[in-house]
Amino acid sequence: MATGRTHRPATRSRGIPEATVARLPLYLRALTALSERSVPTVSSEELAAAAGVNSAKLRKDFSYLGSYGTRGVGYDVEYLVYQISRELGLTQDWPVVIVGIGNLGAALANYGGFASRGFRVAALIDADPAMAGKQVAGISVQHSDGLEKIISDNGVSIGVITTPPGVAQAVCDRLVAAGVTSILNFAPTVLTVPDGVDVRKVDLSIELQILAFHEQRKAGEEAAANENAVPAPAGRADSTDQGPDGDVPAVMPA
Amino acid sequence: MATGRTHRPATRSRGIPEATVARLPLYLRALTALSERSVPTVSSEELAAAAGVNSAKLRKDFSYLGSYGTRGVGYDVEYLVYQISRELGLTQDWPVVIVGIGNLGAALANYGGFASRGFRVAALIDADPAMAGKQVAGISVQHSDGLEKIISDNGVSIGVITTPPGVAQAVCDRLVAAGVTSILNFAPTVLTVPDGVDVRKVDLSIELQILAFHEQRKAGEEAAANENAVPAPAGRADSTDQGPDGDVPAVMPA
DNA sequence: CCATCTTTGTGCACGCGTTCACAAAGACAT
DNA sequence: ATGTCTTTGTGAACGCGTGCACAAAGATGG
Repeated sequence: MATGRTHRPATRSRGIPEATVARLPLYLRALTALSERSVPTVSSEELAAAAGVNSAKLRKDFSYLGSYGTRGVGYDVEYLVYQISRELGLTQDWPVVIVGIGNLGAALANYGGFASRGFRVAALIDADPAMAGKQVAGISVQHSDGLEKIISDNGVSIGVITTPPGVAQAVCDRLVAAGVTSILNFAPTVLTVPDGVDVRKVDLSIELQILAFHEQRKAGEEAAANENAVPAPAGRADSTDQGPDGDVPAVMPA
Repeated sequence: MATGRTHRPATRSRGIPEATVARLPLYLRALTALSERSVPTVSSEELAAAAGVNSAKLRKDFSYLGSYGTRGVGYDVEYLVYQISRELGLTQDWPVVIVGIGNLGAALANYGGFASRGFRVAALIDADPAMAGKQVAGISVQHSDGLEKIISDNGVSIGVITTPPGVAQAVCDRLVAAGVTSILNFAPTVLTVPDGVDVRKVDLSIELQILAFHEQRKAGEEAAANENAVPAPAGRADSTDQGPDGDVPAVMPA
């Protein structure tokens, strides 16, 4: 998973646990695949396997939405697709703006998964005047001067930030001031927002670092079988030999 | 946050809770910024604010690593940077391969956050013969025929998958067979891997769907103040009016 | 109509993660 | 040396999420 958890204090939104909400898109994807293969019904066991979760967990998750299954049979695929879509708010159209059209911004603009799921890229915005007018994913990039107008004209409530970290907070502030209340942040920065605004964070390098931790542990276990030496790192390395380099959060593509 | 949690059964790896491991990169980033500003020490309160977490949580997290603070003073920034880096395994160099050089793959290849944190892009791999030899982020793209040799020659243990979902599992299988034991998956697919292999998943569209859920709830609360009608959706919509379209998991950029 | 079989929906217990609140530890001044 | 003040490190309580295991519900067949 990515990372963000700059989220509401785990307030159980309308009775549906946050953990369940996070899994609904997973179920929806699996159900959609079944729907295309014209499978009429599916048991919790089968669907759980397809979504990569435990069947008991899946049933409990669905129980928060209501009693949509039939005992002895399973769940009606089409019906469940509709119910989950409705619950997630995907039956309506969500206009989205992407701010910062670098490599990552362009990748997102081209990402088919958005358009097909109720999200519509309303505008691509970049601060570089040279980018203005350029076509990306069939959409003309607009200069950030017009950000506020774009937001209000299109009724945008969801913004995606793919700018360098240095300007992310400033962009965020402008988005929020213009009326955006949900932000998906790809910049490696902690965003501060007023109450009522949701921020989710996707941090590419954090994911790798977590993998590295486990990878190191795997390697360490084999080595640990040999030596039985001091597990404690000994007092204060006073190191001048830390990481490879100074290592700024690193400028993002855009 | 992103999504993946296809993870070990919450086994507490060497005493450090999984939740803590996931926050260490956050602390590391904040500490690195302080280090650059030559700040010598920092209190748990200050650092917690910079990382966007609770100070009690931060102290407890650090307590799993050892007693690295000084009461009445705080934490030595440089020392803590070193300790966390070491704990995460970032003091060594991790060669990484990226498979699937589309928009997203290219974005990742260009992403500075990798190289600066102990990760080195050892190779870019794509199945399209037309891509072979092309330069992306200063690295020559190689054809996927040579995948196994590239992995073993470079001692790669971490692989990043940015392919279309249809081939993700096949790529994953080849990576694992070649010796990769950690995978970061951007393809919207559930990957099946043998024991001992870690998979983390970043799903861009899932993050947006979660935001949409909360966005809808916010909008719904205002509306709910007015009407007091049936909250239940009434029996079985039998809808032919589900989502915008058939909606496959959507082919990824690459 | 009854018996059997399948699969859901959920009560319950357990464990992880978070937060509070405070004692212990050290810095610093006198 | 002693006292005060700051900040860490952690014991304990609480709440959320997970998984087990089973009763209830419905399908299906005789």
